[in-house]
Amino acid sequence: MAKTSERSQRGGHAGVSIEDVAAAAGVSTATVSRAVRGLPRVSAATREKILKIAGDLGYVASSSASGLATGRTRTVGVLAPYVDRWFFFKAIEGVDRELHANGYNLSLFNLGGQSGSRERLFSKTMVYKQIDALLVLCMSLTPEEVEDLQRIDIPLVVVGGPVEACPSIGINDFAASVEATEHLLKLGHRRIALLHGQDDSDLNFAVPRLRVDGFMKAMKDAGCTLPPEWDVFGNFTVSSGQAGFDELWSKPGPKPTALFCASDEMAIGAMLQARRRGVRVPEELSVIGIDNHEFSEAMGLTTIAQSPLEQGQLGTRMLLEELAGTSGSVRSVTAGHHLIVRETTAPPAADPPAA
Amino acid sequence: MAKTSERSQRGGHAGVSIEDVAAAAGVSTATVSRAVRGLPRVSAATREKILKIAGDLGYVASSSASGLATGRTRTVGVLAPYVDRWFFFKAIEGVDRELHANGYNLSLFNLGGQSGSRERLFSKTMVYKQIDALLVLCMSLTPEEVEDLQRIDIPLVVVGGPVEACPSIGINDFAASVEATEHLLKLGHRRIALLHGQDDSDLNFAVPRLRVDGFMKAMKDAGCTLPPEWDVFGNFTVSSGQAGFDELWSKPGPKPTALFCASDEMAIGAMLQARRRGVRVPEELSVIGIDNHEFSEAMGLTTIAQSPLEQGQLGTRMLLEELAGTSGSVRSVTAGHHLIVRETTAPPAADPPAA
DNA sequence: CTGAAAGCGCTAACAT
DNA sequence: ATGTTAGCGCTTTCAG
Repeated sequence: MAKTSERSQRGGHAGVSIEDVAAAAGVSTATVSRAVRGLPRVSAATREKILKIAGDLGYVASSSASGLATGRTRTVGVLAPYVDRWFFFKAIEGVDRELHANGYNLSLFNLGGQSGSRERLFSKTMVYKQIDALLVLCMSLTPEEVEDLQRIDIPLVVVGGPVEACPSIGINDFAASVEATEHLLKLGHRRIALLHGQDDSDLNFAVPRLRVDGFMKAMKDAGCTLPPEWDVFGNFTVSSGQAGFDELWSKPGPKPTALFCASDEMAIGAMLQARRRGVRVPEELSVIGIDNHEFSEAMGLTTIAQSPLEQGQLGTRMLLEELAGTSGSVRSVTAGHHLIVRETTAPPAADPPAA
Repeated sequence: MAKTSERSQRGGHAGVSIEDVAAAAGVSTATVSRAVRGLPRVSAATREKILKIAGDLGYVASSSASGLATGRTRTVGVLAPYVDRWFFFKAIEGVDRELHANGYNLSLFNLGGQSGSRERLFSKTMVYKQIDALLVLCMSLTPEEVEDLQRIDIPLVVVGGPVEACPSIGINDFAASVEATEHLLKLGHRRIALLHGQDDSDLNFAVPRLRVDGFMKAMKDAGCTLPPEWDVFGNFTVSSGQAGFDELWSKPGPKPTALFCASDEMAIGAMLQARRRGVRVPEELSVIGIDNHEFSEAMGLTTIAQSPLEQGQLGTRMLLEELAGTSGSVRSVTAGHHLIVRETTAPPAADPPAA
């Protein structure tokens, strides 16, 4: 008590504790605790008085103290391989929105595409005993990592693609690719090139593969084949899309009439480069992507839209429900996607040179 | 002790406390604490033994407990008005990198451009007693907010622009705009339009104004004037850049030969729309932006480059030094910027119609 | 409806 | 070099 008032005197209200409030209100700390947390068993009158005093004093409970007492930090971790890529920052926005709306904090762990940083997650201290739940953004987890996570035993969900043995939220990437490819096919294209997404980092993931599989499936069903020279690789970035286009056009032989890109960012890079090289889109080359990136509308890019923001929100909501006690809330769900036809796809030019 | 072993037995190693380690190693908790934190006054032998046992047991200190004991959370807050805009996610990446490299956590507070959310920051609980320092990303703070922050008395720095009474890091936006404008002027342009950045939200900030001021200054010094109809507004988004171009071109009267945009995102929108409307860039219209957004290189956009990532890193480093005890570490510093000439600026077409 | 008291797990003097 | 002993500020039975 002596100590308390001492501190109050010198420190201004920069450290008011529950005891200060209790003393000022002439009640016990237990009552203050109940009052400020809106728990029952406090008379309306006392609660009001306590709340007023707490407000005047600028009291805020110490998260460390209540965390220690309750065993919960009220923060959920978000593990992201990147933070500067569309899917990721959009998802983060969704997660943040849901979290803060519910009085939770968001602790961000960004791997920044660096292999080495990978260890950070499980380097004990980082994730363990610091968060109540973990949301993983579109990256693969090794079996050991999954096992570690399960041992830690906190709710976990991955957003953006499937991970073995983990509940996840994401679109059906295979179906999305099939639809995109079929759009091209229906337009009359037969000579379709593929700008393959492939992760350059160690954060490999199923999504790139699924997108390619869907493309292949649709092609096969339509009786089309993909010449090896029309199968180029990118790493989901704009510049890799540019490089992909150049690679395609620098090869001798006939050119495709359409290009399927495993992501909008690559599609944008490709069409920008096409434009620069004097290849007209869509007259000479139709281009389609997947994602509906922020810039896609402005670019007039035909694509398959998905909403990482909503996926992030949904994943967070499930985590929160689980934490609220509804076990079984976290489960895998398939998010929606839909084709948006814009200006970069059109029927192939009449009578293209034979393949 | 009875309790401890009970828990160890049933819970697996999902809750090993410092006592468990101490017991297993036959030392006191104080020694374990010193050992795991790498503090001196522990013999090499004991330290080694303790570390091994801690590792085997999967011990990780509870952040709440040590937070309570030390008064520090080892977490720094990042307040961002947006997370889905280039400057912001790049800066966040820089902050994250620096923070995690030093064993600190990053707590993200995103206002998501919503006015209402604004209250979140100072709604007590959120920021107070939860973080050791705060890094604000490019948004204004009201005098009351600044005052609140000072009362809380944690290191604070803003990245991305000046804020009254707060140390901040950012480029000299005025000078950057002058340089961009002078680039246009040197090319021979006299008829230059302005795509003004103006915040649509309540998160007003000095940056948009500084960029306009710089433009005006350079124009004035060159003896050029800006006809009111060539002064259009945008809100820093691509679509507002598109709208801005349309507004410019829909007005009767002569057209400008160049367009100064207060940000790359708007510049990109404008040039995309120009292309769509059949106005050739740079032949008929030179376009310049500011930022050097990720897409700018691919778009061939001439711009003034800056590095939010480095600014975020620097700001974080200062905060960390301050926390490490070097008071005075946090101070305002001007970050660098430089002109990058690409393909969207060229001399005006010969003999343009008189204004 | 309210209070007393026992921790939550760790750190930090202060001994030894 | 290591152990003892108080707390850090809050929550939570359990009494009253």
